[in-house]
Amino acid sequence: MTTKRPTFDKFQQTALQDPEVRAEYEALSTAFEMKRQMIALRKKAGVTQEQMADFLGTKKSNISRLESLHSNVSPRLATVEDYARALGYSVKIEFEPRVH
Amino acid sequence: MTTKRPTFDKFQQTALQDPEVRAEYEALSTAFEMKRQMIALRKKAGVTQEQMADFLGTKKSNISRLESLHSNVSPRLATVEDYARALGYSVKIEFEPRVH
DNA sequence: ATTATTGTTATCATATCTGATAACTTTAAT
DNA sequence: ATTAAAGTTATCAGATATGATAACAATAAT
Repeated sequence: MTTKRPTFDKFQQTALQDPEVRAEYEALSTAFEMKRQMIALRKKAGVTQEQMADFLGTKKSNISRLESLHSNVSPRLATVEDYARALGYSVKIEFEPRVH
Repeated sequence: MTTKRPTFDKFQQTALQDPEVRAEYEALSTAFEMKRQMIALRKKAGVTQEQMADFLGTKKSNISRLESLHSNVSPRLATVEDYARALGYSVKIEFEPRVH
């Protein structure tokens, strides 16, 4: 015990009781996770955003936006697929039961 | 052997040599598979397109379009997530190496 | 067979994504 | 410290998805 203020974990847990907050959180988390993977795959392949852009026929700024974790942009499925294919991957979408 | 014409499998295999055809095919197949799952989950839950639409604050025609296998519309990730959440699922996106 | 339910398709308006450009920041190399 | 390379952010135009409405088609219920 080092403080009487609520811990972040506690706060988070409480906030997640709110359905709206929770939905937002989940949506962000899947997008976050996806983007993390995308970035990881690109770096693993030793490819820069600009090389990626060239390959996909676009500009590096657009790749940056697509990968941006803070962006509120929800990309089209086709965009994610194009990105993945450029790196030699295909996309699989799975639906898993939510832990209410 | 019942025919001398190329079989569909053969034709398909040949056509898939073409990178453009292949890319299109793969994009369609992941979208197809995703939509198939979505429809299956909705029906499993005993929910109609109209009920789904009501829940998501939209119209049944839009749900039909979203589920349509023939549609060339590539939905936003957020749209798929909203749909999944309405049925109690979350979306997971995976990248798997392509068997070139 | 008729009717009600469910799903489909087309169209238009609106919302949002994507492409391009430019200026900027961060990081890496020398 | 300077420079180059890589990544970021803002903006605007163009492309595409989504919402709403209406008319229709297919299926299920009676």
